[in-house]
Formats: sequence, structure tokens, C-alpha cells
Amino acid sequence: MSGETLTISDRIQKGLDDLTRAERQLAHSILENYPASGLGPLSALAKDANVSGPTVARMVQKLGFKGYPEFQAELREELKAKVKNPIAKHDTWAEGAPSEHLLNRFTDEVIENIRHTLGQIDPNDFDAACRTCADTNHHLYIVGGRITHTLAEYLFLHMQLIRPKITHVQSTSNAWPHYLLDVEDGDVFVIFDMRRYENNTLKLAEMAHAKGARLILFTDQWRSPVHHLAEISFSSRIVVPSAWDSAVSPLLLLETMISTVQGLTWGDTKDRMEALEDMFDQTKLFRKFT
Amino acid sequence: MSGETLTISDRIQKGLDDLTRAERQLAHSILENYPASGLGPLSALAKDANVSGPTVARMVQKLGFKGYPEFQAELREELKAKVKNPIAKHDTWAEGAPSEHLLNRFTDEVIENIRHTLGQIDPNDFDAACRTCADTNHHLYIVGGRITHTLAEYLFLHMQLIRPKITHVQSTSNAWPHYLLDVEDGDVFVIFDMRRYENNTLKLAEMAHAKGARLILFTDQWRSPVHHLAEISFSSRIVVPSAWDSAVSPLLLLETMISTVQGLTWGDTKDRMEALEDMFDQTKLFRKFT
DNA sequence: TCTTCTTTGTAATAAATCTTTCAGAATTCT
DNA sequence: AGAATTCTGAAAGATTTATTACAAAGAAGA
Repeated sequence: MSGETLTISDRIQKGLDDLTRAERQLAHSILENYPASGLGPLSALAKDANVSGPTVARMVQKLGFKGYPEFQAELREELKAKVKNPIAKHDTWAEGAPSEHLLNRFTDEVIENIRHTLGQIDPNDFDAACRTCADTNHHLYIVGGRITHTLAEYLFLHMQLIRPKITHVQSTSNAWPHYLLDVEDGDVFVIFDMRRYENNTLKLAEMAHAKGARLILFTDQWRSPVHHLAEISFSSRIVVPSAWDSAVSPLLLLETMISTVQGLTWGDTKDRMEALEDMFDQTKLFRKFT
Repeated sequence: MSGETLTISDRIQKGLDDLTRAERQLAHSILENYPASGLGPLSALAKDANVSGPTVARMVQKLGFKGYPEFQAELREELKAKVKNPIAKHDTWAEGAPSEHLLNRFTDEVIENIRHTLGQIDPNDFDAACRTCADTNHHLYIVGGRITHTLAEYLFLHMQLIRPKITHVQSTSNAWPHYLLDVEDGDVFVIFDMRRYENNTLKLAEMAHAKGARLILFTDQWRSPVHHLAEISFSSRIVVPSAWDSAVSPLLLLETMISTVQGLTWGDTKDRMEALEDMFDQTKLFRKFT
């Protein structure tokens, strides 16, 4: 990044703080589909960002251009230059870092993980698991291990907003046997177990299974021993250039599941509905500042 | 790859023989700097190709467009699609599920999030942040909010293995002011704050900053107000087809950071990990590997 | 709470861009 | 070589696009 000219994208990001609300909205809209959106007519860009035309005109002047056409001209110059340059450079994720930089290597690997993980998933299993998690006739237990309890906690936090009858069990705590007392036939356990698989988790799974609970397992590509007991298992690829494993692919599955379950239970519990509406409103408020 | 539309470039090349002299001149000019030259005003393109305006107008009509603006619109659409990283382009992630299935839509969006997030990262900032987190001369505090505390916890769990002098502060708890008592000049705070930004987190950040602490912030694309105080900020794109936001991109950054920090401190980490393995063996928490 | 300053959008104005018409040039065909 | 056809560009007209002026809304400060 030495003697290189700053791209418009860079300049916008740099000055993001000095912008007003409408201008920031616009800035994000430009960056969203950069540079395509800036190459269209001013009015289209304005509409896309939900701001008025003059706001666009003022913004490009703030960026140091005489007018919108001049701004577009530079965008086109940038584009020309980028297309001409050797491909390798913008084939990286973090532009400005060499492809050997860990940011790029790590991300490459994570994307591969996601591709493999999704490629191995049976959509029917997935849908079935979501329906099971959405079923409020039975209690839902969520179990994580030493590291995976963060994933479990993440699922729990969201499920808490979506449905009742839900418990977060920490297999690392020695209090977990108490939770099992109340388990009934048909109850559901979502269990996280990645290498190195934990004895406590396996024991817990066995006992839950013995009591007639149905098990949904999130594990890694080598599969926790729990998977013999599980009704449905999801294996994620988790290997990255690191001394530890990646939680990205399982998290992706998890978030998709949360979204699906919330879609399924839509309209159920009224209290939660209202809470959700409230959250939506707040989300919209945020949108305003986008 | 079935119903894919031909690009304008393809169409021009295909029909190159049926064109007249002036049109062929023009065609070559368009392909010369594709697609940049086609995105400028008609007159500029005409001048560039040494043909008249009407020739351009007729040519785009010959290509099947109603007019030059429509031609440009399609060029921009092409550009939009092209900018998306080829690796990210994937018809369906979960084979066996239609592309409208949430598994595929969600993953598409997450990949886009990753692309945007990485695209906006300054590798120098990233490296600097990693060095700061690896520096054991100062205490490292990790702060998360209501939802983000899972990310904070994840970082904490790994950092714990990598380095000493580390504390996980929960801004949601009302005990956090106690932690601030011991903060010294030069201590480091890694703070997680995504929308909706939490007042507690901001207050905590302000107080830490006032005591001379250095702040590293993980936030979303709209940036928590904390970023005014932060030495280094990382903004992740977090929007997915869901009522909630995605934690995938920030997690990816986090894991990359963990890996980098552990690389920086390898000698120490090794000892710590061995000691830890010993302790785990004694508690028989994990199963033995086969 | 009222004032002041900034920000933002509407509407009018100015400017440019695109399209069409038409006549001359080039090409083709007989 | 001459006529018919096709191609091309200048100029005028039509349309779209960008800019400016101004007033209302909103934020900040007293």
C-alpha cells in the first residue's frame, strides 16, 4: 500500500466517520456493490440508498470530485486498471495482503470447510432436525463440551427467544446429572461434540438415550462416538491452518437451523411473538442508520 | 450452468462477422477495455472508437437492447455478478436441496459476508492487533455483550491456552466495574460490540480508555460507537436471511487472529499446552485417541 | 425550552446525454 | 460504369440526468 493511489472505496471507508447519516447510508450502498452501483445514474444510486439525489451530489463533492460524472470517470479508470492487472492479486480475500498471508490462507480453508460440510448434508435430515427442534411438545436440552459450549450457548441464547421448554446443560459442570432427572421419553437433546471427544458428553448422551430422549448431534468430520446413539448427525469439516479447529462451519449450520426453526414456530407463542416484533422494530430502527 | 445468459462480450464476439466496418471498429473498442468503456457516456465510446454516436446507438439496438442505457444496465449487472469471488460462486452448496432452500441461501449470504469482511480489512491493522494481543507485558481483557459474549468466551478459551494475564469481563454482569480497578496504562481490551450496541459496553470502553487502556474492537458494518475510542476496529458484515445476525464472519476473523497470536508466542504456548494436556489427562476429561 | 446551526429533501433549473431524421459517402450488384 | 442498396455521420430534437436554490426537519447548544 506504499505509493499507490487510494481507491475511491478506500477513501470512502477512511472518511466514514466524517459522514452524516444519509451520507453513510449512501456510502454503504456504494460499497455494497462496488463499483457497479456507482456506475449507474445518480438517481438510481440515490434510490438504492434511500437518499435524495442532492445527497449523492454533495457526497461526491465531499470526496473531492467536481461532480458525479467525474466521480464515475474515476471509477471507470479504477475498473480498467483492475481488469488489466494480473488476476492473482485480486483473487485474494484480503486485498492488500499477499496470498500467503494467514488471512487469505485461513479463509480459503474455511470456505473449503463450508463447501465440504454443506456438500455432505442431507437436506431432509436437516429439515427433520429443525422440525424436531421446533416441536414444543417436548423439552429441548442443549449440551456442549469444554470448547463447544460456546456453540451450545449461542444456540441456547437464540432458542430461548424462539421457544419455551429449553435448558442449557454444561457437560463440563458436574451438576449435569441433576438435569437428567426430569428427562422424559421423547425429549430432545442437541449435543455438540467435536474432537477431542469428551467422556462426560458421551456418558450424558448414553443416559439421555436410555431415558428415551432423541439425540441431534453436531460433530466433526471424524464423528463423535455419540453418533451411534443419535437420530440425526451433522458432521462439519473443521481443519484450518491453526493449532486448533475451526468452529465456523458448525456455526453456519447452527445459524441456518436457528433461522429455519424460527420460521417454523412463527405464530406460536404469543409472548415471544411480541418480543420478536419488538426486536424487529428495533432492527428497522437500525436500518434507518444503515 | 444450464440457463446461463451469454455475456455481452460473448454476444459481440459471436456476431463479429455480421458487423459493418464502423461497427466492428466499435466492437473492438468495447472489448478493448471491457466492460469499463461501455459504462461511460455514449459519446465517449463513440469518440474512442472513431465512429459517430448514431453508430453506437444502432449497434446496441442490433445487440437486442432498446437503447444505450439498457445496454449499460446489463453491463453493470454482469459486473456485479463477476465481482463476486469465483470461489464463492456455487450453484448449490447443499446438493440435493434446491437453490431456494435456506441452507443454500443462507450460505450464499454468509460467503458474501466473508468476502466483504475480508475485503475491508487492512492487513497491517490485523497484524498489529495480533501483536498487541500477543504482548504479555500487559494484561489482556476480553469483553462481550449479551449475544457477543459467546464470541468473547471463544476467544478467551483459546487465549487462555496461549498466554497468561488474561481476563474475561462480562459487560452484562453488573460486576464489571470491579475488574476495572486493576486496569493499568497500556493494558489491552478486546471488545465485541454488534448491533444493537450496548450501553454497558460503551461505558466500560470509555472507562477503560480513560485509564489508558488500548482498545481493539470487533463490530459490525455499521460500527459500534466504541470505535471512536478504539485503536483498531474490525467491521464484519453480519446480515443473513434471518431474524438475527450472523456471527460467522467475526468468528472467522477471531480464529485467524487466534492462530496468528499462537504463532507469535509459540515457545510459551507449547509449554502451556503440554501442562494443560497433563491436567486434562489427570481429570480424564477426554477419551484417548485411537 | 428556545435558539442556532446543520442536515436533508423537494422542486425548479441547467446541462448533458441519447435518439431520430436525413443527406451524403461507400459499397455492392448488374 | 451506373444504379441500387447499404452504411455512416452531422445536426436537430427529445429525453434523461445532474445541479442548484431554498425551505423544512432535525440535532446541538444555551
